[in-house]
Amino acid sequence: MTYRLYEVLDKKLQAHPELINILHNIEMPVARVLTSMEENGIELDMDFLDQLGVEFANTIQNLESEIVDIAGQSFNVSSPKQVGEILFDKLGLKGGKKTSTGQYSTSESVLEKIDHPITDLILEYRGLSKLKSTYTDGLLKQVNNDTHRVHTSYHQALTATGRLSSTDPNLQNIPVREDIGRQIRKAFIAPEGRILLAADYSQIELRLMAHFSQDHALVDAFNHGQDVHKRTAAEVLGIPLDEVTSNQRRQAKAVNFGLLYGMSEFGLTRQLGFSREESRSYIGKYFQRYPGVLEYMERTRQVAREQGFVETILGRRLYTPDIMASNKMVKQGAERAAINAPLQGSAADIIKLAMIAVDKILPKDQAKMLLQVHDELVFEVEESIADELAAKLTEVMQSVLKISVPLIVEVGKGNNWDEAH
DNA sequence: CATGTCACG
DNA sequence: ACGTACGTGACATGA
Repeated sequence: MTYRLYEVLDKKLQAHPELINILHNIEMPVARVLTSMEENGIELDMDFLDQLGVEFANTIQNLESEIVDIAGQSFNVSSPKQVGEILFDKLGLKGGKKTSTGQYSTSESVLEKIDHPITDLILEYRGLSKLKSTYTDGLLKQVNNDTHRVHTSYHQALTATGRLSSTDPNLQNIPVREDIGRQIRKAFIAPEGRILLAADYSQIELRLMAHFSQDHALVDAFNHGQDVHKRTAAEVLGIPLDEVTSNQRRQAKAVNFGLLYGMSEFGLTRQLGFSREESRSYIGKYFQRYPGVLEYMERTRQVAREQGFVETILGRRLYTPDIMASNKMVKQGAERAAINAPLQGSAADIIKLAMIAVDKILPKDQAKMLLQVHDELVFEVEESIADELAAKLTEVMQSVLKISVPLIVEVGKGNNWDEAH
């Protein structure tokens, strides 16, 4: 069956040299690298994880009794349906937004807006339950007991953009943003005599936006090693770089992320708590200062309409079937996906090139590639060669493909994954 | 199995 | 008037 597929698919491929290149020079070599990473696995400190789970369990139990006390009746706090009924029917709290199925919404964004002691407790309960069920308990169930290591599966032909995905367990969504969740990362360790190295591409998608759009101000910011979010704030607000406040930088950062996602006024409004008018004005000023970015977005929509697909930097095709949809929302969704896809997909191309190149220079027995998290690679390395290897990795990852702005890699080392950042 | 929620880049 | 930022996976609930 596989051979019969080969005959049909290979004939189709012959018309497209860039796709042959991606198959033979990227996906097939990457497959071998992924196989070793899956076999390698990563060591977990099971005692530490277990202890963390016990602490979470205690807190969860205390939270539950406080919540039930306030509610005046016992109920399952893990049930969104029951939480909705308690909050909006029993306690009569305001804000009873409904989901598409008519149930009360009790999502984080809804509960955050309600000023009542019970919603704070429910959110804390939810957060800890998530950590316990998915990470402390969940990861421990996946450990290979001979090696004390977890072995993920990487899926190479799943996403719409060319990224990998990771399952059983998913090691691409280990907590990092909050202190409490980041404790989980301390359980990812290296054996005695070895350490973990984590190497991250800095702002890779925004750098690709600079490359594709050739926008003068964006390219200039990266070429001068500026803090790009700070520069955005200064440009849009028309103030000097050193007068940008941390809040102005935060807002500009949200706008830059919005760009990568094909930003809508509404999306930005929701993210920043701006009024609709403020968002419109901010976006308007942004595009005055970054006209190349606006042109990129318009050009990408047009390419998607004309060809039915957009491409990454290496020519990987990302199909956009809904780009001509008659339903406006579906069509606009396809446009946003089309704008994002070359950026996310080209970043995926670049890190795959890096994985192939780095794999070739890793000293066998002294270093192993363990994890890929979209813009980050994690290695387990003999302590004695760590610094030397870190420098080599950085150089290889930064030079694997030339674009209009520098590719910057930041590398850290530590006894666990948290310390390595 | 669908839904709601929430973890990541 | 409606409903919207891109790409993923795991878990608990409840039908």
